[in-house]
Amino acid sequence: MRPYSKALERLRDAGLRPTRQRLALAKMLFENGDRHFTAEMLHADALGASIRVSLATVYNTLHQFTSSGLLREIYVDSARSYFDTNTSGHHHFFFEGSSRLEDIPNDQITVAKTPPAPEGTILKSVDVVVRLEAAPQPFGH
Amino acid sequence: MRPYSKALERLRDAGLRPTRQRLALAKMLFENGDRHFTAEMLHADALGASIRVSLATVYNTLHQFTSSGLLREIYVDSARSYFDTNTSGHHHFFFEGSSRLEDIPNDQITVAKTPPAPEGTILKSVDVVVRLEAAPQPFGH
DNA sequence: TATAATTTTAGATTTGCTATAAAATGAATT
DNA sequence: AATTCATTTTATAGCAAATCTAAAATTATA
Repeated sequence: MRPYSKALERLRDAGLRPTRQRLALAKMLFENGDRHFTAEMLHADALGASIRVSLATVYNTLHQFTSSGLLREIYVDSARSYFDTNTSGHHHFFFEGSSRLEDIPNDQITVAKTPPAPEGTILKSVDVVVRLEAAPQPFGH
Repeated sequence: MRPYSKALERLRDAGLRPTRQRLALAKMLFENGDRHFTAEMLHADALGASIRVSLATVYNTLHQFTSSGLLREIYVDSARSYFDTNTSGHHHFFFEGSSRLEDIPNDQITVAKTPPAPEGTILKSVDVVVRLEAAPQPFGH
């Protein structure tokens, strides 16, 4: 990562043409630590950073990144797709009130036994979601 | 469960008026073993069984049943809500090809350590989804 | 630079679901 | 059984996330 950025490398490795839009999105996603986000969030962030890209392209790119293994999709809300830049095996808290996702530190959860994939299938992932809601507020004084 | 059906009892216990539609849906759901289904599936099944009920009522009823604890929602697809008549703590296989859900037998999975709910939240559920895809077919002869 | 393949895009379309408000039903009272 | 009133159902309109389309722009290659 000197003349060629990390983002560019990732695109090349994934066999994706480094177009202006893909490069800009890859930089936003992979050069700033782990992120959980939706397509609309990423699109808004891109526009905010003066990256002119259409929503359709954001969707296309997210799907391409996901099937290339650069992103991972997380299923916590039946009305919206969430993505995660951290593709290694880990799990999530989901705060229902704010619809926010957060990684669960690896030492705080253990899936001790994983079931074998049924006949004719292969195991794709084992995803744990710990759903949280706001604790009831104590009465004020 | 003699003069009063199991379905009727459930509605009464949940504080829901036993209307014609709710009773019919409750019977379909709770008198035939565990089921995983979407709103559209249940609606189609109802019509198929000559139960005249609108899709809006199916949605209303599913939400009422879910918040009364008669049903549980499962998050496996970011475009569709799935429900489960089994509300006890258990986990799921999700067959991506066919979008089908199946219970994981309790002795085949163990979540050994559960993370504590972060400050200000309470734990609502710990859901494990094992995602499966079709195994690659061996070449024919 | 010319050519061809790929990508981006605006806008239309689809889909799952929710909102609305009028009609129907159910429960309580007489 | 008829009256009243709250609840429920319904058809239809509306909404938002995501996808489709096909024309224009970009990128790779010759």
